[in-house]
Formats: sequence, C-alpha cells, structure tokens
Amino acid sequence: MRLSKRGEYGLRAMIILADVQKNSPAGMIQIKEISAREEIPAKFLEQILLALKNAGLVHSKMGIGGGYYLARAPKEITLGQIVRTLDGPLAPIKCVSQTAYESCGCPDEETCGLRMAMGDVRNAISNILDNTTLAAVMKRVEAARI
Amino acid sequence: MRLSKRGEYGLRAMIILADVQKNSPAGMIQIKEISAREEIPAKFLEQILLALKNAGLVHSKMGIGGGYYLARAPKEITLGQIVRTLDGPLAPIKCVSQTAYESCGCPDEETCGLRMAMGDVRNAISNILDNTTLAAVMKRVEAARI
DNA sequence: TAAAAGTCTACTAAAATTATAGACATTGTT
DNA sequence: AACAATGTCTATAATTTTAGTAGACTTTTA
Repeated sequence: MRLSKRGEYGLRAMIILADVQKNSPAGMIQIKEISAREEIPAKFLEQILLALKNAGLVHSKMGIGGGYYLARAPKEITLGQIVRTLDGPLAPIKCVSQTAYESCGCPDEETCGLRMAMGDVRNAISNILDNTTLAAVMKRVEAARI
Repeated sequence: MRLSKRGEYGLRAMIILADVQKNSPAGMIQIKEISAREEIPAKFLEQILLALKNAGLVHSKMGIGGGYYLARAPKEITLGQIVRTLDGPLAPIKCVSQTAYESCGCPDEETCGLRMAMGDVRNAISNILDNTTLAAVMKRVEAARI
C-alpha cells in the first residue's frame, strides 16, 4: 500500500505551495527553491510539477521572477486529487476503482470476498484523501506547532 | 495504493482455504487445485503459500493426500496478517509504519503535514484489514449469495 | 519402490520507479 | 537587442520491484 516517491514529493511540494501562497505576496516559488528545501532532485520535481500543472492543480509563470503557484485556494485542493494525478487510482485492486474500473476476472464480482474487502479499503482511503484539503493540512500543522 | 498480484493471489488462496476447511472433512487442498480454480500460475502460488507457511498462517502435509490447510480457525486470521506477510507494511510511507518504522528525514516529524495525513490513511487501512477475519469474509460472501 | 504431494533456491523477463540530460520557449531587465 | 532566469518537453538511463519459470530435492502413502 505504498505511496511512490513521485506522490510523496508532489504532496510535499503542494504543501509548500500552500504555505507560500499564504505567507508571501506573490504566492510564487521556484522549482529549485522547493527542491532545496525538501531535498528533492530538481529535474524529478520538474516533471512532477509539470504533471500537476497539466492536471490543472498549479499554474506557472516563465522567466525572471516566475515560478509555480496554486491554481485554486488551498481549501479547494484535496490530497486525493494530487495522489491520483501522480500515482493513479487509490483503489488497491482495479475491480474496485471508481476512476479506473477494470474487471479482475471473477465469475461473479457481486459475491467476491476479496472485492468486498478491498472495496472497503478503497472507501476508507478515499474518505480521507478526498476530504482532506491543503487548507486542512496547513491548519493541522499550525495546531501542532503551538 | 496498489495490492500486488502476490498479495491478491495470497488472499484468494486463503479465502479458498477457509472455504475448504468449512466444507470438506480434511480441510485440505492442493496447490494445483487452487491454481486451477483461481487461474494462478502454480509455481508462483507455490512461493506464496510457502511464505504464508513460514509466517505460520497455514500448515501443509507432503505426499499423497497432502496439501495445505489453515493453521488456525478462520476467525483467528486477519487480512492484515496476510497482506503484511506478502506485501509488507500497510503504511503508505515508512515514517508512519507501526511494523517497519523508518524516518523519512523531516526536520520535525511531529509537525509534518504529510506524515499526519498519511498516518490517518495507515490507520484507516489497518482498521479494516486488521479487523477483518477470513471468517467475516466468508460470512459476507454467503450473505451476498442469498 | 513409485507416484503424489510439498520444499527450496536460483534465475529470468518485464514493468515500474526514480531519476538524469539536454535542447527549447518565454519573460523581464538592462 | 541581448542576456539571464525561469519553466517546457521529450528522450533515455539506472535501479528496483514484480511476476513468473525451472529444476533438483524431500516427504508421505499405497
């Protein structure tokens, strides 16, 4: 049930973007700055941010003074959107995926014990990731810092 | 958040073993029989059952009339035990694993937003898998068949 | 003693993951 | 206009993981 480095780095970057948005006027930050702060290989992070951009979660600006910034308010971006963009469906098994369903070849899916259990797992994961926004993460971090 | 084929096949095999235990006197079944029923490559399944055996979840008997059978009652075997044996820790990220903790290099884990969120995910997954027994799966399958 | 089962270890092929490289495009500054 | 700082895009390489295969060996029963 692992989150890939790609997913992890992307989530970290998005959390930084949310922080930057709140604490700096332009709300913008460069790849190399995120890369340095989180010790993420810059060229790898570049690809990740590009994917997040293509998914409409961040915007960017080229040239001097450019960088990345969130496409929407932190409370409108969920961890589920980020993870799905970078790591694909949340479901442990394809026959239980909402976003990428595929039969797993059971004779009868409706009475497949594995499918029922994995359906529960999918729902549990999605209940958390699809209902946790970047804003909620920030709030919780602040609460923990006090 | 994928379950590997190894994990999937192992869970299917264990569900069959639970069924066999209930419905046949010896409660025993051969690799090739499971392999045929579930269309799992026999040699691959062999390794999986061996791992489950080394984890103490199944027992086996060699020779004619031999095969595999559950080491304990279905209500004493959880899906979490099976998945951990075959796919490793449930946690999406190492710094949040109960069974295989490892630092992810944060300056301060206690205020890491990613860690908090992934901790929730780990707990959600574990709440399901560690509290769902093979007996519960069987029961639910029967209920769905009616 | 032969056949039917599981045991064990090594190996291989394919796929996914984690990067790295480099040429290119855009923007702002001087 | 030129240059430097940024992001864009595509290809490729290295490593690891996954999925599967092979084969020699051991145990049990008839």
